[in-house]
Amino acid sequence: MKKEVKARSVPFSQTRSRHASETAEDYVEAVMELIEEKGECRVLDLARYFNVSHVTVSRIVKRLHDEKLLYTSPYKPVELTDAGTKLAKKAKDRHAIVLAFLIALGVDKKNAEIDSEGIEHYVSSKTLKAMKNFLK
Amino acid sequence: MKKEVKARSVPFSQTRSRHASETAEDYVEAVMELIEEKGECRVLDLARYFNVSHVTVSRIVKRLHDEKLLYTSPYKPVELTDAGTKLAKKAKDRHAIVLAFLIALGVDKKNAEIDSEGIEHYVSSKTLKAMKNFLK
DNA sequence: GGACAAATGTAGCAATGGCTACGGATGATG
DNA sequence: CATCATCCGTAGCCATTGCTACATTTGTCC
Repeated sequence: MKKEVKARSVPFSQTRSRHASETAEDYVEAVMELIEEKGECRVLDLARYFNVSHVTVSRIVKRLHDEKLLYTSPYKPVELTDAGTKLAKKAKDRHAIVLAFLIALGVDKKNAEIDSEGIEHYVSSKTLKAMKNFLK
Repeated sequence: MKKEVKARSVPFSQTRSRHASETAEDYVEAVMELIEEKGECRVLDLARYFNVSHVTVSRIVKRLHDEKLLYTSPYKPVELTDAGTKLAKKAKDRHAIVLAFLIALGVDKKNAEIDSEGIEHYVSSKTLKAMKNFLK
């Protein structure tokens, strides 16, 4: 008698595509932050921000351009499309909530910052709501 | 006057290696679960569990074998090494705590299960401790 | 033992995200 | 306007995680 193998609870947890959207969120969020902080966002700014080479950045920027999340033309700063802005705002909000939540939970600021950057991508709207509730 | 670009708070957040250890943890955890549930763990069991092809599984199993996390020989079930068992236990514990925490926070079981599988990989020992504290 | 189904392995392709090395574009400065 | 540093693009490599298609092994059943 064979037991059935229960599938994992995450449906379609295709790691690759999941990671691709994580990257998209991280990048649009970073672009928004960098523009706020220094007026524009260059490829090298992103490279320094993420601690990767400019080559990696420019390939990802190209992909996100194809996905219509940002504007880019050769040797010009990167800007967000409307869709990119929308995604960035959503990601930033979620990030801020997760960070505030962890701090309220008693985690020190440094660890809260590190953990929130990973956790933010896996927080469903239900969990986000529960965190907001806790903060009140 | 140029502003400096502040690096992201996650140090050495090289996405690739981070993802590789996530996979390792997910796999050893799944192997342990499957062995507990049905006595042995075959490649196809893992494929069904993660909703991927058996090819993907067997390649990853090979890598984890190289990393001495599990035993595998052709056409035989997969087993955990001591190191693999240790890692699996750690991952399972963390997973259970995150899941219980989310439920205690008021998240419904289904969403808590989904979210905990993503979140567990980004929870530092400090955050884990804060979650355990909350549960008490 | 032969035949067949199920499980596993192998070959080879694509997408993503790392890298170095090299060359062209831009902009500031003399 | 020439030079030079900085920025950015391209070529081409590797690893990881997906896949399909095909081959091989195993085990069961007649």
